[in-house]
Amino acid sequence: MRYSQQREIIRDIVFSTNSHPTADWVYGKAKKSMPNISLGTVYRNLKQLTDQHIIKTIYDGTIARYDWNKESHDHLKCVDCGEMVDIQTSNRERLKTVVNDKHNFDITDVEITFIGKCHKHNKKEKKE
Amino acid sequence: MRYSQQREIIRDIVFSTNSHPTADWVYGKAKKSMPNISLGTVYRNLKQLTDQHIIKTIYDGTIARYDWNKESHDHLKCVDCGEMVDIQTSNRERLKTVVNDKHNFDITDVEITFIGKCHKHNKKEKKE
DNA sequence: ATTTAAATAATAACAGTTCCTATTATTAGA
DNA sequence: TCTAATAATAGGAACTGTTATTATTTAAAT
Repeated sequence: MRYSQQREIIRDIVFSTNSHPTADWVYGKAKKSMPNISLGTVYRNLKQLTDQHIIKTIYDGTIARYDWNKESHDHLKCVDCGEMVDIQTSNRERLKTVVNDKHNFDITDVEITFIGKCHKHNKKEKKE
Repeated sequence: MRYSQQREIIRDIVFSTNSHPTADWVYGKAKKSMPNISLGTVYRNLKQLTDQHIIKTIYDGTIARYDWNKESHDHLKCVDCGEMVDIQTSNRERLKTVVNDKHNFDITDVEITFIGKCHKHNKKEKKE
């Protein structure tokens, strides 16, 4: 993979946040330092970075988000914030093993997303 | 919610399979008994059925699938088949409780998807 | 410096989904 | 049973997120 300034910027942007940004968010940020970068370039590089296991692609409902954190971890999603937070639960590996054995499946990954309301939104006030 | 023949057909189709069909697949099936049903009608009704908790919407990468099984359960996805299979792991409720307490989150749901290769595809032969 | 192929910007194409509008069908009430 | 009110529909346009195309630019090997 040949060097490109665009890819470096895109990589740095993903690594600069814990917010699991969308391609469009990355695009907006990238334009600040490189005003005529194109959205296609952002998508192409996010895919390449994923293929090289430099970042991870995760799915939030129907849209793709990108995560620099390649450690095995789960996500917590607040239905009010919409934002996703990284969390650690200890059971991932054990769960994988159990399913592997029980279902004769060669499990390579587990995606666990907890959906609910964070402490800011779990009282009665509701956004929107 | 007023009765409609279309909605009844759509509901029956989702309830007739374990394959977590996409909207388009449901549309194809529905056309057999009602040739000029429209795709918009399929989407509208799948959403309504979801809102009424008659079916569940699940996401597979970037596309929506529909599941009649409202029981708390996990999914197993074969990267070769692409198909999703329902499975049961015992830890869901415990996981929810742990995260609830540890992160002060009001968890309403957990989505767990195991990704790997089923017994048909976990040897060396590879599709496509 | 020249050459070669990878990467780019710009934009068209695409897939999945939602929205719009004139028409049709369900259902409550006369 | 007929009628009126309005929810649901078909058909298609519009929208959103993503991928593909192409002429041009750029990294980097020679």
